[in-house]
Amino acid sequence: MISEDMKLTRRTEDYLEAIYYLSGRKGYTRVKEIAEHLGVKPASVSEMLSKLSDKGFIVYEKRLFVSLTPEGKRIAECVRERREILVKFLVTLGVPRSIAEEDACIMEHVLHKETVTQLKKFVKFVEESPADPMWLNHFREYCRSGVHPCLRS
Amino acid sequence: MISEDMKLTRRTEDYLEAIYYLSGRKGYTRVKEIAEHLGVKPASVSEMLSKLSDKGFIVYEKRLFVSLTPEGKRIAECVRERREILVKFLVTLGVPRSIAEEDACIMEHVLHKETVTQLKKFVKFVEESPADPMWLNHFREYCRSGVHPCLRS
DNA sequence: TATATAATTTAGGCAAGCCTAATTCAGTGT
DNA sequence: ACACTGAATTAGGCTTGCCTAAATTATATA
Repeated sequence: MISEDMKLTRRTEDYLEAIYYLSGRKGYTRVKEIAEHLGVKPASVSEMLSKLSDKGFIVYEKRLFVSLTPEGKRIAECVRERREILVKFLVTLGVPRSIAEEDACIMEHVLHKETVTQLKKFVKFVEESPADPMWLNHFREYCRSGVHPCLRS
Repeated sequence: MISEDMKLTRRTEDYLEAIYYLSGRKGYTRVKEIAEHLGVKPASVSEMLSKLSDKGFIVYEKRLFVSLTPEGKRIAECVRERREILVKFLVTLGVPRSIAEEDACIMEHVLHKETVTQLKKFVKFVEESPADPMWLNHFREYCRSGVHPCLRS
């Protein structure tokens, strides 16, 4: 069933993820919420929803509610997983959480699978390391002092 | 002299960087080269060059050559520096060079200063570390075997 | 010098996404 | 039942960037 031109635009992914996020346990969301979440006008959301519906990513009952189809949900989950990896990663490297979240949101759409895979490995590596690995402490110290601890006199 | 609406689009930065890269020691470049470098048609380049010229980023002698103004060069260098950091960073984490270059090119435009700063610190940290730091070897080993060396029996 | 070729530019279009203004409709309260 | 209100949709436009086809010009070659 997967048609040939399955290259989603960045914006399409944004919308799907927003719908996923906003649906929560209710299982659906509304135009206004999406508009606020993405910082656009409701009119723009309406338009996009028609397209997403045509493509089979959402169930769109005009004027009533919006929810994801299984396919839409699958995509939203992928996008979101990628983002979470990136957030963790950036936070590990000392990027403030709020900025990390924004940048992850940007990165998630555009990086190659290989890159994300690698970052994911790195995150797991850090998570599986013995508590507070030395090098990470060294790195933090380096960020603070500007000097690599191994080179201090 | 810096006007108020100085938010360059991503594409604008791409073009400036391409011109910078292609100018090399010649000091100028041509429409065809830019088109090939960016994977677009010459007609599209012409158009964009007119805009870049209006904004004062390039010296554009129609039908003859293109070069950067000091302002254009300044911007191109910033963009390029950001990208180089990112490439190094991704390569350090084991992303294949060619992919790292593409992704860096994508990331360079969109991430916050804080994030890039932090990645930059990380790259410098690695560079300034004693040769082949342990953790990096461990990480590579982990990528290969899927097991954290510190946890092996 | 005249001409052929290759590079450029122009003109006219298209798609994605966003906006404002005007309209339509669902749901609430009387 | 009915009117009100706020949410949603439609219509009409804009910008960015890209494309093709057609017209132009610079340059290399005869």
